[in-house]
Amino acid sequence: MVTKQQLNDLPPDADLRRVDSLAREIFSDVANKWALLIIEALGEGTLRFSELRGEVEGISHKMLTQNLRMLERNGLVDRTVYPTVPPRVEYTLTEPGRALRATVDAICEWTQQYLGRIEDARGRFDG
Amino acid sequence: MVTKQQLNDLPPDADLRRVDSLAREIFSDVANKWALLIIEALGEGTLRFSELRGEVEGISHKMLTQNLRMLERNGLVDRTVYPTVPPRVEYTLTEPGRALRATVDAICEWTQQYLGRIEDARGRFDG
DNA sequence: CCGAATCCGCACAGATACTG
DNA sequence: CAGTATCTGTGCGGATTCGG
Repeated sequence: MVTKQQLNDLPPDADLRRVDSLAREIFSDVANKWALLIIEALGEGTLRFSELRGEVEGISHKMLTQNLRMLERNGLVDRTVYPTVPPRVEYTLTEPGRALRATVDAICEWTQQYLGRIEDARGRFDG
Repeated sequence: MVTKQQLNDLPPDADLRRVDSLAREIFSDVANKWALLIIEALGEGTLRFSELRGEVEGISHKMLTQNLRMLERNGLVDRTVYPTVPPRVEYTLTEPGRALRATVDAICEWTQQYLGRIEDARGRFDG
């Protein structure tokens, strides 16, 4: 998780721990169901809050706003407000966000690919 | 989450919904912090329960067993018990598990790559 | 339409103790 | 050492309300 270059740049102990704990924090933010589903839903496009709510099946108003704030804070989504009435807010992935989306895609493909095997494994385990 | 090819293979309505809900279920199982960290920790090797607990920083006894059961149920980890005394239990990734690990690796690399930009974004957002 | 704030139940997660 | 069980509290997550 740490490159040689960084090892040269950093006074070893304290800062290395800082980087790792920051990485863990980001990982914890990102490795949760709703965040990943939102990122997947945004895809290449731009969606309004209400559209997003329709795309991410089962998400509540609150969870959507919370996760959108979190993603915005980490610079994974851009939030643009059109000060019309009624207001209009659009969300779109930033470049870091799109990069992460590629990995989410991989997880989705993995799910599809192993769907059958997993179902079988469950059957064996449960029975 | 469903490819065009699969759309051709499947009788349309009911079964498609079944597949999707199953996929969502699997996604929810897998897209959580502890599960992904356990998979990452197992890597290519074989670890005992206690070793695993040391590797996955901050996980509790209970969360580790719960997630291991879940991963075993889905066929992502193999669990082998050596009936010695004291007992010895070893965990290792199955092929589906290793395939998933590749995507977890991708997330970790993503984290490292964008660490700085994310930290900056946070600074801007918070300040 | 979007989002902040509040209330509240329930499930998750930690701590502890006990069995094989 | 590994796993289960029970208890407890905290915090997640849903429903609702109000404000911009």
